[in-house]
Amino acid sequence: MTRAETAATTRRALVRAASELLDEGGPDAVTLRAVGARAGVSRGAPYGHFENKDHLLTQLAVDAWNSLAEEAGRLRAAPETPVRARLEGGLLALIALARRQPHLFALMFNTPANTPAAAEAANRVANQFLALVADVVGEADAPRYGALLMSSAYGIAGMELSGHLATETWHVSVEQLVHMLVDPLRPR
Amino acid sequence: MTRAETAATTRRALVRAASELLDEGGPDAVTLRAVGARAGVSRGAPYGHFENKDHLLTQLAVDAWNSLAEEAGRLRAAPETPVRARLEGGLLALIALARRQPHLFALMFNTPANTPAAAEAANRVANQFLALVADVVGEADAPRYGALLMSSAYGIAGMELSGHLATETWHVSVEQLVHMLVDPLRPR
DNA sequence: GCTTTCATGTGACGTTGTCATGTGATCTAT
DNA sequence: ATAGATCACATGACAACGTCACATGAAAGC
Repeated sequence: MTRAETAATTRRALVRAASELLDEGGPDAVTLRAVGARAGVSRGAPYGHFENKDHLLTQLAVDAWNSLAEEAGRLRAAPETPVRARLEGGLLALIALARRQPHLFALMFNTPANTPAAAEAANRVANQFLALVADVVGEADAPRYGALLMSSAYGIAGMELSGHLATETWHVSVEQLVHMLVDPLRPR
Repeated sequence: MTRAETAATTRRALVRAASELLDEGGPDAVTLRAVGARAGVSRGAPYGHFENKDHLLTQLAVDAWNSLAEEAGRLRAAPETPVRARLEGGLLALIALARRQPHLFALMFNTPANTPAAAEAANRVANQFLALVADVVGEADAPRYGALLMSSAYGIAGMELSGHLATETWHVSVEQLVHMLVDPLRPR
């Protein structure tokens, strides 16, 4: 392997190790020493690839934003599905991500995008959702409703993750809540 | 001062110090050493009053939940205000809290209620919101709409805090989003 | 007045992120 | 091809952190 190849390989191994540790044990489990060990390098190796620990975590968020944008794009290119169902599918994809990788989800949403690449990746998702919404309510109202729907879906997912939806006060399913958001939407 | 009095005083000082440090410098600034120093005691003193650092932070969340519940209760007891405006005021109170004390807000919502007292305090808020919503849509639909509204308001606040609402994709104000949530509600 | 209790202070330990420095392999230029 | 530069990585060190065991001194109870 050439020098650039080995470097790229280690970098990928570091990101993968950090992602696995985050999923398995939450943020506290992602120590640079553990990441290095799982990636087969030492504890100081990440500093050759990332400015610091935060930037390594940011890379996880960037990757997640990008695959979420891809997923939303696939949904939009499903012409046989009604527009409202496609939009609902996009919101449910967000919630599925929160359930599958809760710590990664928190990293994406509860943290400011502290890097240009992160902001760009998050924007890609926003634009895909904007397009999904525009297919339902039209271009003019899409920004307002898009912001409302994405914020609400994020809020529903977050409330479920933190357990605040599971109290006796509200006995509703997350799917029901998402449906309540999308159902009343009509082109005007 | 009797022994119980001094103990209660230091406990209050610890909570106050932790709250101030959280507001001023975020979670990283809340170290037990800094809390102790600001409260006028040593770094080990908190362990006489709280099991853990986490339990000290939980106390901050409990207090915040309780004052939020009080605020919502005051809103509900304002008979001259229309029901929908009262509900909107409740949601805006949540958002105002997020703007005033963002780190405390994150502590309340992005963390599971890891103590019975915390769960109870959060439930008090939920029930107050439930009542505000019931005054608008009726008792039958209140749980569904209450869960939706509180999740959405939390989501809007969180998206604003993390900067994800300030992109070029959606140019909307938070107040506009809250209004879009409350405006279409009607008793059925 | 003597003993118990208890809030608090202090020393210590393991862990963490981070940096300075060392090292050995790869690249480049003659 | 070989000598020097470059670069990925390892290692030692340091300050800060949460946490606990233990010391201490004052209030409580008899």
